[in-house]
Amino acid sequence: MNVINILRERGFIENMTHEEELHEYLEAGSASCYIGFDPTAASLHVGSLVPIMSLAHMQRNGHHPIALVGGGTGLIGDPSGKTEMRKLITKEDVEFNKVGIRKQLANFINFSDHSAEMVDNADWLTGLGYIDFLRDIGRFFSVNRMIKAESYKLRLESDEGLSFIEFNYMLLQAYDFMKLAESHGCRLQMGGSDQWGNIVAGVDLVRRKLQQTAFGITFPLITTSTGAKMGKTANGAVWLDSERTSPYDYYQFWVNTDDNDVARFLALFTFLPMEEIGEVKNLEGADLNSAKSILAYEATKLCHGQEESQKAKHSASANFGDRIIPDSILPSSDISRGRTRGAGISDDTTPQSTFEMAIFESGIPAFKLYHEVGLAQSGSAARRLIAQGGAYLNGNRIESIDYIIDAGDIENEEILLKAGKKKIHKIKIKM
RNA sequence: GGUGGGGUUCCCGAGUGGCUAAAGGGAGCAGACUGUAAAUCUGCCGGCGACGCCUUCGGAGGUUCGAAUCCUCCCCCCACCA
Repeated sequence: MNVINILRERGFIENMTHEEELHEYLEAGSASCYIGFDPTAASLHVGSLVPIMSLAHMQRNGHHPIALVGGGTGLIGDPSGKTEMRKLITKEDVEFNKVGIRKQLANFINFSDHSAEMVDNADWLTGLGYIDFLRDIGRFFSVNRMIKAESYKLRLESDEGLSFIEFNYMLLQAYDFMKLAESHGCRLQMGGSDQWGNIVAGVDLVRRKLQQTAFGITFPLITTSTGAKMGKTANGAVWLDSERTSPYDYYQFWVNTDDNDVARFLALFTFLPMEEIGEVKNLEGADLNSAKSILAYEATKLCHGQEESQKAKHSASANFGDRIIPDSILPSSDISRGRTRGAGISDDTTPQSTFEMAIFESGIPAFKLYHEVGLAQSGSAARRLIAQGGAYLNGNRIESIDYIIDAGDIENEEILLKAGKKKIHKIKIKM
């Protein structure tokens, strides 16, 4: 099956240029395609997962993905679809961030054997001469058309306005595409739906400058069924870097997927076969939760590896109840379906910390401990939590704001703290 | 450069001398109901070992018993004009 059909079937495609010819381009053998990633942070987050997965699909289907890190364009800041101007970041930041991004992409895409590669547009952008660029590239762009572009609309209409540096972003991205078409024979660019304007600008430039047909695909903006942008939680973005979002939390993020999103997310964020995913739509209740476990397991496996994913699953079972996952649900997944009772202590990745025994010999107010382990943002928040009945000590609700936790609360050299039903922290006692 | 309008707690947005830790909405948190879901209802939603105290309304000063609210200077934003 043509990759396009696979991507379409899985919900990756929002829009594309010249569909017929694009099919031909991808059927003629190994084709190159590229996606740009902004080095504005040292880590990607789940919002970038759709582009990443699409590249992975490309590679799995014999094509050659190119991940372009915007070391040059990152210095400008893409205004597309944004209501506010980005903070400009320094060259040093960009360099630092590039390293982190490369590492994460390598979890999803195999960069060995030249079957995929990563490029940095700083290599060709930072040395550009202004006058030359205007003469060679600028003349192909009509300001009349640019200001009509949807991607600039928000900013053109807003109070904030659009600075000249940002207005140029489109030209630079188009130039990237042209460069890659020239040097790598890459004639397909993909990106989020907010990239449509930039992509089309590149397609046009390639045609005018190189007299070649180039193609573009955009992905839909993934929102949850409640309408929120996917991947945003109370604590901010869900990162792909295990230092920022632990595999445990990453797993928890996925397992908490809305009922209505499970099948859609399985298609987008796992490689499980579509025939099996189709069945998920008919599940409900406990079975649907099993499907969520599988979604979480598979997504965590892709990002953090099988071992970490298994640990996260075991920890979830320990904290939220063990469950047998029927063989009939998504049978292609290699998730362990039986009870995980025997899971060793080393498998436990529940957020935890170690405290000296001495602290509990003298006793510590519960609200203080909650704050200290990070289950509450402040002492006040911790008091509120307790007052509202959301604090649990070893499974029992703490009834008094003044409760003092002492040695008597230690069970098996541990103290289990919960904030609400979902946030858990385990305290190990150092004897 | 001129004229006018603004900068309020995570966001939007009221408030124009004491009743204001500051309306309302959103986001978020907790409880109930559940399936670690959604929806709904209820409560909370600056900090502090806390019936009291401390810090907050662009920044710095000042008037006043008392200021987010009045005055002065400065910074930033927007609209129209040039």
